[in-house]
Amino acid sequence: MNNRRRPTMKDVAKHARVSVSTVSYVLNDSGPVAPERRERVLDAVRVLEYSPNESARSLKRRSASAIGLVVPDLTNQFFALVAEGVQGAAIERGVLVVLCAPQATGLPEGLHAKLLRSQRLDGVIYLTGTGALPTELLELSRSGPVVLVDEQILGFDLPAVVCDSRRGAREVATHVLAHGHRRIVVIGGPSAMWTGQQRLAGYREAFAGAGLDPDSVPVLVGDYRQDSGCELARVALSGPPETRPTALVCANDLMAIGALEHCKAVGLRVPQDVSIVGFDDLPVSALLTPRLTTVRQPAREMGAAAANRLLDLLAKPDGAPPAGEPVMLSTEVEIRDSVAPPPAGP
Amino acid sequence: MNNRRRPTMKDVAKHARVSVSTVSYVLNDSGPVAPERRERVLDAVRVLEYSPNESARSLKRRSASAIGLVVPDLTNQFFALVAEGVQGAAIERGVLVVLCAPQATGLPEGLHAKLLRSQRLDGVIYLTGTGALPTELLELSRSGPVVLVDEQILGFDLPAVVCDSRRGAREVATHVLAHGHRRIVVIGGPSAMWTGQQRLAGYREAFAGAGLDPDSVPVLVGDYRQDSGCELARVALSGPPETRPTALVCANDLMAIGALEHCKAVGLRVPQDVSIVGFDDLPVSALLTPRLTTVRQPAREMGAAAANRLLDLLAKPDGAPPAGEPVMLSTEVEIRDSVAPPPAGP
DNA sequence: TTGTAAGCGTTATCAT
DNA sequence: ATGATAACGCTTACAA
Repeated sequence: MNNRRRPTMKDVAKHARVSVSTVSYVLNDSGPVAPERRERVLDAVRVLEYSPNESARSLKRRSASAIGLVVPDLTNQFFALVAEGVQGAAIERGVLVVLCAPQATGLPEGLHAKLLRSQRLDGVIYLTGTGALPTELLELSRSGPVVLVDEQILGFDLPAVVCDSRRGAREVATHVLAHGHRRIVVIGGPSAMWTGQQRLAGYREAFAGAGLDPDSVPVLVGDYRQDSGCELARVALSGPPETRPTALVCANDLMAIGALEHCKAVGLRVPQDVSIVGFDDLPVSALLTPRLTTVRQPAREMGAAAANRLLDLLAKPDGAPPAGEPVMLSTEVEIRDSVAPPPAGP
Repeated sequence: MNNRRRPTMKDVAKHARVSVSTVSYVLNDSGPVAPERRERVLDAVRVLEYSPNESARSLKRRSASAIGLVVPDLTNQFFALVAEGVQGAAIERGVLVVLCAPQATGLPEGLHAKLLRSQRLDGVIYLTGTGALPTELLELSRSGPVVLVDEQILGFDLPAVVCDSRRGAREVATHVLAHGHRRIVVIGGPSAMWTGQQRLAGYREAFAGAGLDPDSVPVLVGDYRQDSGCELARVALSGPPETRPTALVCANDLMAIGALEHCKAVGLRVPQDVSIVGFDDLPVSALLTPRLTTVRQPAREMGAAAANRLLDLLAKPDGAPPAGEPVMLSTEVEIRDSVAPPPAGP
């Protein structure tokens, strides 16, 4: 481990027998430099293993070249994939991604806003997950650019990257209906969340399209977590077999997994006794027994899109950045084994 | 969105009618300040929503207050948990965590070393995952402090946080033996990796303890990925039922999941026909059918310990930082449903 | 084409 | 107890 001071531009300049500005010119090619001296500089850089002090650069340019990524729970593979997408797109543009997992690690409230104001972060990508706090979000966006992923705040048009949840929801519900199910219960997401609303809307479109009165199909509101899926499945399936729903339409995979768990616990076979579908297509969903039919969201792509959206915003002349239309990516139904025709009637 | 310049210390000083040094004194309490003037400063800070420019601070103190976290694959929940642990411990000490997912996002080679040298990062926490590159690691550690997680490089004593893989391996193998299994195949991890070696050593201890010749039990070497578990299970189970192994001991959960997948594909029941155990206790492992018996690693704690180790190193007077004994956390066998006595003989 | 010098926002030394 | 002022390492007019 070297305890000798890291070389500065001055050292490089001295070594190359030029001035510091010349060094700067070649490093950013921001000025004309004679080929021969440029070579000398490059050599010196190599020899000394020089690499510019980014704090000084940041100070000068007034930008940190770093963005924050706020995710509720990395253990959720959807978020993990988004994170990978963000990181990849950001590094491509020379920007670092700072990980913030507030709920998982109990971050001090308002920390992100502070990080923005202190210019440690140029902007933030925000995944709300299970609990959106519009107030904190708004406060955040007062301090700097924020891009939402898979969420939108009514009225305040923050830039966002979403996917076509409604269509995906409609299609997966249609798939269930096509198998002949009519006694269906929806285990929905939080109604305060955009995805919760969108997916529900999609399901209802499908029901209506199949000649069902959307209002006649019960909706149990969950919080997108596995436990709530388990609990709500219990509620939904508590009646006698004749009136019990034959299919559970869950607004995300985690809740579907919880529902699966409940079914296993009480000896209900999936899909023979009850069909279940989810939403997200987590990598684990293909590993379950039965493999879960669900809706694929392009998680990595959404992350990358969000990063690019944010970095574009930052690059802009920076008048009043209008949110603009949200970037919308498309979804796709993954048909697997957790749906079968309803059990034969009595 | 404000496009007005962010306030600097000078602004605060002016507003509070004191000098900048006074402001600095109160902000870091690094000097004596009359109570009344301190109040004025604090007020000004509040009013102007001032927060110090961290780039300038970093420049001055020669430290970025940020560390890098290199993980091969966030989608692997073990890494995700470690990441959460790192982030939590770091933020507790005011340090940011920069996410680097090289394989997932194709980072330029040697980037981390450069980030260290450019002082964007004060140190790095490195998870090797499936492929350790000692050369790159060594090069990295030349540029700055590195702490390894669940890995050690022979000969070069880099600081590390590990867990007692050998004991965990011994215990889970003992559990399998206790059910009466004698025809066992090990699906091991990469022999170049520390965990690969440790876990194998643990298994062999258990075999010897049960009166088996360790050299008589076949070891198939995998790469810790699901695919290799699947493929190696195919190899291991290809013989006739009489000679086929009755238990597969897998060096991690991912490979165990692959093995499970293979068994399902060829109609082998787990655990009735073949028992399987893993290592890691990924959150998904409890969701499988059957629930996987495995060894719990305290992933979050390991992350936190690594962060603290690194930050302690950074705080030190910084002579020649000796790696010291690796921090060692303990493991625990999670007994679940994937192990049963071997099928009755003919 | 090259060099000099003035900041960028903090911290810390040194007078006062 | 307080306030000038000189770094920190870099970029960028502006001069030469």
